[in-house]
Parts: sequence; structure tokens; C-alpha cells
Amino acid sequence: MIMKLTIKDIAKIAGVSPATVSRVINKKNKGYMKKETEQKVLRIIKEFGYVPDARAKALRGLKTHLIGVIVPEALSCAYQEFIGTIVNVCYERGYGTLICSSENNAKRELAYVRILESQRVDGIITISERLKAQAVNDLINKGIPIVLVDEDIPGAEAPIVLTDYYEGALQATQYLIDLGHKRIAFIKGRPTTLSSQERFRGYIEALRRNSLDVEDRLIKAGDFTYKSGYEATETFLKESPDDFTAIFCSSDLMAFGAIRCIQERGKNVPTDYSVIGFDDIYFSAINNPSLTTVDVPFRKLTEIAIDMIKNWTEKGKEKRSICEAKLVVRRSCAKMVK
Amino acid sequence: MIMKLTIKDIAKIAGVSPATVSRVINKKNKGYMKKETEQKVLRIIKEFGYVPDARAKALRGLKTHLIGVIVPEALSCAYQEFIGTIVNVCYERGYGTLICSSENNAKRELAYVRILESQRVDGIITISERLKAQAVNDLINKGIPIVLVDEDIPGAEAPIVLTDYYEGALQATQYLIDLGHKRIAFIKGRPTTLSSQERFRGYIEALRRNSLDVEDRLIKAGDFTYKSGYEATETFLKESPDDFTAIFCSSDLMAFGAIRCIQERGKNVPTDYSVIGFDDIYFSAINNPSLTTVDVPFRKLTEIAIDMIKNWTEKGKEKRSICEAKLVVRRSCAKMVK
DNA sequence: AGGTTATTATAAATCGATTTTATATTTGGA
DNA sequence: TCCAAATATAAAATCGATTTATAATAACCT
Repeated sequence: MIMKLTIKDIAKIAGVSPATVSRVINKKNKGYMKKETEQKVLRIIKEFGYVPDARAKALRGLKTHLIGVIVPEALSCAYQEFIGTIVNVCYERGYGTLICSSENNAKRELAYVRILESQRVDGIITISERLKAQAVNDLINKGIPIVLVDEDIPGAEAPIVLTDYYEGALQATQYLIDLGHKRIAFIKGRPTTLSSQERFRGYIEALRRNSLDVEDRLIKAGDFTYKSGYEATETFLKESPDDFTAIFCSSDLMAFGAIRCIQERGKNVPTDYSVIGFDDIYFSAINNPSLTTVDVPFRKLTEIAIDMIKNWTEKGKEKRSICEAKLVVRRSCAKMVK
Repeated sequence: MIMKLTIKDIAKIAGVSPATVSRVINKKNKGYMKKETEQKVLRIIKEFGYVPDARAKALRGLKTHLIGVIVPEALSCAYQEFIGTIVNVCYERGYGTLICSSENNAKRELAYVRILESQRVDGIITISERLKAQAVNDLINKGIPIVLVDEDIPGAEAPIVLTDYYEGALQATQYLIDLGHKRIAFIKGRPTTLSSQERFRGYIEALRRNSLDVEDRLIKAGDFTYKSGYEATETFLKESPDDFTAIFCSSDLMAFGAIRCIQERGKNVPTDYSVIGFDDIYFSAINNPSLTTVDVPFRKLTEIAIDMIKNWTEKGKEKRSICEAKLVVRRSCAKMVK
């Protein structure tokens, strides 16, 4: 029965002081260290499987090497991909990752913030629509770096990493227009989100640039979910089936809903209607037909966010970084014949 | 500029001792506490936004309220669902969740084990094919509870929570047989995994019970991925297109690959070939046709695993728990006509 | 009033590391 | 040979909490 070992135990076994063990572990010998002593201590550490207590370490003002991540929903496709990516990037950068999901609940989100604060994480990365500027700024004032991803919080003095959703939506819409589509329906995401607003803005701008009318009856609200995409499409098909030839969905999930709805009514994608999505989740390549969509560069996003935390300074607070979203052409859109 | 506050600061401001503040926070007053003092301290804590340092707390032998989770791949559908579920269950049980992904790399997995150990998590939950019994038992001997999920590690003295893959596969196969299928192809998962072996065992047993022949040419290796499902199906269709009427895939992802392969060759699912999967990932309901599959009860699995950690005792080591996997009927399987 | 018991609060030890300062041991040079 | 400089190790303070032992105060009872 191996007991839980401390630095003192190792010191005693090796016949040296805890200070020496500490210096061996942290390589802070700066030349002041007999090779012999060092070897002996290292051997004993290995032999007894001693692992230093990170909490005790951090107590002395050192880093915890922990990063907290808060997402709105842990079981939603896009966020799952974000989580997986950030776990990997954190590992590469030497961090452990505390994953938190507010499940769209402001109270729960604040509870998580307190947990992360009490664990003294080295920084927090969040995609949040619910956190108030006050909470964010309090964190910053307490010396806990926080970086916002993809959703802005007005008044918060935190750096932010954004995807250029506007430009991405612009490209996607232009792509449909270039295929000959003139009446393009649009399904919005959750209206409170910056991502939804920006995607919509890109759509509008593309129409404007090509002197196409923005028609209100071809614009419906959604909330990023499969179901909302299905339902919006159902309405389109019922109200104005011959009034549009393509649908731009603010999320891939909604695009799948749209495609399914169209298929169930005996129509074909892309020959009858072109459908384009946004996010490029894993399933987009697998779906039948595979989905033309706009890729969100999660890896770059998280890399930048983590670097912002790593290089955090008082002055760095207001930094802002924008990543490119790229059109991914697959088979859910076709040239207009007519 | 708010500074980082300690219990001493709060004590000083409130004009009491740190011990009193501690007792207020932890409600350990046991009647020994003037309402007045308590109120004052609570007010000051709130006013200054004081959050106790969990590390310092844990140093005194208390729990860290952290659970470490190790999965083989953070970016694979099934594990993503597992991660999302466990994050939620941990929250409900009062735990923070440290997510780790070995990315199928034994070295990386061990590195993560050391990280979790150094963070002194209250327990580790892992789906692992790579961890050796030695590492698991060392952890247990050091007093760190570890629970295995879905993959057994021979020789490890850790409790394990399993899904009854055998029974699930049995049901799925029986379902196909009941639909009239007599020649059912099978695509295996990664051969080293218990889950793959058990699913295969269930398939074989169902055939045996119905006095159907096990035909080697209708059994192909795969590795749970979309691609491997596609390729195995391609081979089936090339080698013996008329020799089978249904395919049982060891994962949903492989089932999607199989379906796509069949569709691309101008055949229909389910009228030409029935396809059944395993896992019931999110997209199974969305796919066209929606996938008949076997649901893995992640929530129950993780709830049991966390309870095992919560109620950990020396004696609890060898516990073993099995959860039921349930057939989910959708539209990728059809009755054999003729 | 004085002594005993109930309350309420504090001082000090502790957890497991790091780090500064102090001390012991070598080594080198005259 | 002896002192100073260089090298190697140890002792003690510290981080921010909890907790035990102890002190201070209030309340109660003849």
C-alpha cells in the first residue's frame, strides 16, 4: 500500500532537505547542484512515483496551468467541436482544461465563474451571451484573464476573438448569386447572438451589392437548431414555394432541417432548391447531399484566445482579433437552370 | 482596481479573525455564532466579491471537487457526447470537470494522468484502451479513485461501468432477423476494444440462436470511423452484392458510411439493403434515412461512475455495473419482401 | 458577589510546496 | 597554512485556507 507522498518524504528518503528536492524538480539549481545529489533525488522521485501537489505549488503565487472554458451548451454540435479543439490546444500549450457549460442559464454561468475563480485558473475562455460586463470586468480586476470568443459583451473590457461571420455570409450569399439564384431565403439564428446578426448582415450586403431586393417574406427567424430550420423551411414552402430557389441557413443544423423538410415534400436538393449552411460541423461532409457551408476556424480561434491569456498584461485588455471564415463547397447547391 | 482578497483581508475589514470568517463561510458555527457577526461577515464577503481559494482549502485535506475525465479522442462524435454529458452530471453533483484527451497516444494519456494526479482531483473517469493495469492500480494505491467506463483493463483493480453491448447487439441482430433478413453482414469496430468484441459476440449469438450460418465473407474489419464503414461496404458490394440483405455496423459513423456507399451505387436504404448502427449519436435521427441503432446510455453510465467516486471506499474497488443498451427503431431497416 | 457554565471569538498549528536567507563545505590562491 | 571566494545544502518564512486548543465574555444560580 503506497501512501501519498510529499516533498518531505522524498527529502527524508534521499537524505536531503525539501529545498533540495524542490530545486531538483524545478531545475532551479543554476549550477549549484552536485550531479550526484540530483541523480539520487530524481531516482527516488521516479521509484516512488512522487507527483508534486499542484495546489501547494500554485499557492505560492505560481500558475495553476488550468484554463476554464465556458460554453452555452455542452451537448450542441458546434460547441462540442469547440470543446474538443480547445482541449487539444490547451494540452499543446501546457494547460489543463476545465470545461463548463452554462446550459443557457445565467445563474449557472455565474456559479461556474465562481468555481473557476476559486480554482484560480490562469484564464477563462468563453462563448457567452449571458455574462454581464460587470462580471467580466470584476474578473479582470481580480487579475483573472478572460477572453471572449465569437460573442461580444458590450462594456466588457476583455479581449475578444471573432470569426468574420459577416464576410463569410457575404461570400456564401455571393456564391449562391453566382450560381444564378436571385431569390434567396434566409433563416436567422438566435436573434440575441452576434453571430446571427453578423451572418444576416452579410446576407443583406451581398443582396445589396448585386442589386437584389431584400424580401421580408423570405426571411424567417430560427434559433440555430435542426427543428427551427425544418419549421422555417416548412413555412417557406407553404407560403411561397415558387418564390425562392435557395435557402441560406445561419447554421448547419438548420440547413439539415431545411434539407430534410424539402426532401420529405418530394423535392430535391440541390436541383429544386439549393441549401447552404454555416459552421461546417463534422456531419456536413457526411450528410446526403453533403452540405456547402462556411467553415468556422475553431483551431485558430482557440489558439489566439489561449495566447492572449498566456501573454496577458494590463494593457492587453482591449485587444481584438478576427479570423477568416471560409466557404466550403460541397453538393447542396447547384447552378440555376431554368 | 480591486485587489485579490484573502480571508485575512476580509477578517481585517470585518474586524474579526480569519477563523471566524472561515466558520461563517463553511457554516461550521454549530450555534456558536452571533447572528450579527455572521451577517456582517457575509455582507462584506458579498460586497468585496471574495471567493475563497479552493487550492488552499484542498491543501488541508479537503476535497478539490474536481473530476478528471480521459477519453481517447476529443473530436470524435461519441466521445463528444460523453464529454458533454459528464460535464452536466458533474455540475449537478457539485464537481468541476477536467477534460483530457489521449488522442490515442499512450504517452499523452500518462501525461494527463500525472496532471490529474498533481491537481489532486477527487477522482478519474476514463474510457481507455491504453492505460495499463499498473498505472491504474498505482493511482488507486495513492488514494485517487478511478472508474473505468466501457473498456476493461485486465488486472486493474478499478470499478467499471459497462454498457451491455452484447445484449444490445443481440437485440439489433434479432430485430433484423425478425424483419426477415437471413444473410446479415457485420462490420467490426477497432478490434482491440471491448465494445467491438462484445458487439460482435452479440451478433454471432443471435445468428446461432436462429440457426443461421456465420459466413466469414460477410464479416469485415473496421475501426468505428465513417471511412472504414464506407470501405467495408464497398468491398461487400463488390464481392458479394446479392449475398446479403442487411448490414450491422458496430458504430453509427460506420453505418453512415455504409449507407452513403450503398446510395452512391444507386441502391436504396432500406428497400435494397437494411442498415443498423450502434451508439445513437445525435445525427442518427437527422440522417436520411434516419438510422435504426442501439442507444448507449451515457447519462446513466456517467451518473453511476460519478457516484462510485463519491462513495469510494477501499472495499468498493471491484464493483462492476452494467447498463442496458436499447434498440432505437428508425427508418434504415425494412421488412424483407419476397 | 462569586463561581460555574454557555457562548462567542481568537491564536496558532497545519497542509505541501517554493524561495529567500543563512550556513556548511570545498576550492583556490598567496 | 590560512582566508576568501565559490559551491552545495539546509532552515525558516510564506502562500490562503481550516481546525484545535484556548481565551474572553456573557449568563445563570445559590
